[in-house]
Amino acid sequence: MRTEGRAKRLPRAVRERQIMDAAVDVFSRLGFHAASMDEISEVAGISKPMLYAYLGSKEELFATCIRREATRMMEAIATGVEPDQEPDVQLWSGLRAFFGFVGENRASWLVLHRQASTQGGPFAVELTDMRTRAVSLVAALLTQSTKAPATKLEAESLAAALVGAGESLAEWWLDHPEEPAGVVAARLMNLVWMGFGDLVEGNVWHPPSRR
Amino acid sequence: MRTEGRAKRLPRAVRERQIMDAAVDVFSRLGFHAASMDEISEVAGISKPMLYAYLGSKEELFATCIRREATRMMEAIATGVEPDQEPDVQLWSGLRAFFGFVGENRASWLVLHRQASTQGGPFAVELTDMRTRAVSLVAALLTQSTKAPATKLEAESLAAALVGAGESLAEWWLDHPEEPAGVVAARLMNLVWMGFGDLVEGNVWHPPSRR
DNA sequence: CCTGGTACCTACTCGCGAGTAAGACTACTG
DNA sequence: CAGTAGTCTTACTCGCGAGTAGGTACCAGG
Repeated sequence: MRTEGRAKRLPRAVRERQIMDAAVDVFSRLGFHAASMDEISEVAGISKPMLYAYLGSKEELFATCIRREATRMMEAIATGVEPDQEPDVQLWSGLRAFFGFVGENRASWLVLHRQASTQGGPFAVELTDMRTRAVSLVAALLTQSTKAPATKLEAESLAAALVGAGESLAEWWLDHPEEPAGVVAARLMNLVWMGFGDLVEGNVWHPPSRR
Repeated sequence: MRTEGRAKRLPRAVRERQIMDAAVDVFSRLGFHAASMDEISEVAGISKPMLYAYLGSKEELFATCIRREATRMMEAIATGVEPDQEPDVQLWSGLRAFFGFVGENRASWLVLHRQASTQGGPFAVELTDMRTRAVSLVAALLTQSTKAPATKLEAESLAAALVGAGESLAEWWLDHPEEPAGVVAARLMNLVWMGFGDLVEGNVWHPPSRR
């Protein structure tokens, strides 16, 4: 891009969106350090000083990307989950929403998961924040549905494991895109709800329509 | 370090180990890009040209670190697992070995998990390799123990999810070091073997000594 | 048609870090 | 006490990329 001379004059808000999109794309491909402001400006179709005028430094830009994508994702999940249902159904709808989002927003997911988690800068804040929200959401679901009262640490660590399993399975999915999102989600649902112990016996979990 | 003038004369093999240790330390703290050869040489107590003389370029050094740490970890797990036992016991011993290793080798773990997975260079090879070995180990355990024959993709994705859950729980553990390794391992064992469905009912998995 | 304001540019500075040239110190070997 | 092989150093080069100075085109409203 950026081969022609001057770019069309556009209102600031529109340019900012374009820049953010370009930044997410480049960051997802190269990671924070390897991505250069020059390349981002090129992909965005404008010159470097515009980046600095609108979005500030490289760090600010990256943090803004993370914030935007994290918000989009959490909203997608929040919209998808059905809060008045049984715990297993809640979990199921949450998983479906999560894998749905990842499937349609690979770049967002890569920025959030791979890139942001590595850098120790001001980004960790944004990222940890979102992850914490996700984990405590699951932890709450767990605590609320369990009969034997579990300690806070226990619920939290299990939630962390579940979230991690989801992240990792999403990662695996990127290498096997032929599988539909629903199938992947269902597999994770079976793993965490039934456990291997049941699965090796042939007992599987079914969505509510089959009950 | 490196405040005094000349370093003591040492045989190459010893220096190489020192350098590798320093490199793992620095890489684990800063990540590949942010780590500088200057800092590594300083921590190692030696000057920069020695690095290049012994370990080659920065990329080679990093790849060598990954190879070494990955091997150490896989060996630790292989040593810990008990191959002639029931599937659940095998899994249990593997988990214990894994968390044991991570607990005693935080830096190794950070390099392997956080840093290596992000860089797309020649490292991905080493890393993916180890991860693949781990995943297919678990997948084999699964396939071998299941009665209803599962597809290869199914077993592999479940294994990926389990490995991911382990990785993520290890990450969580770094922020909650007060918990002993065994407890964390047992929690993951319960999650993946029993599933939430059983756990919320109060059914837990016990190690074989209790049976 | 001027006057300001906003979008946009070319063309720099400047520091940091990878990698190297060229040689100095030590120790063993005959 | 040479000679030589291996260890170790200081002091560079050089490119890349973050960030900026100092403009130019374009569009209002007067």
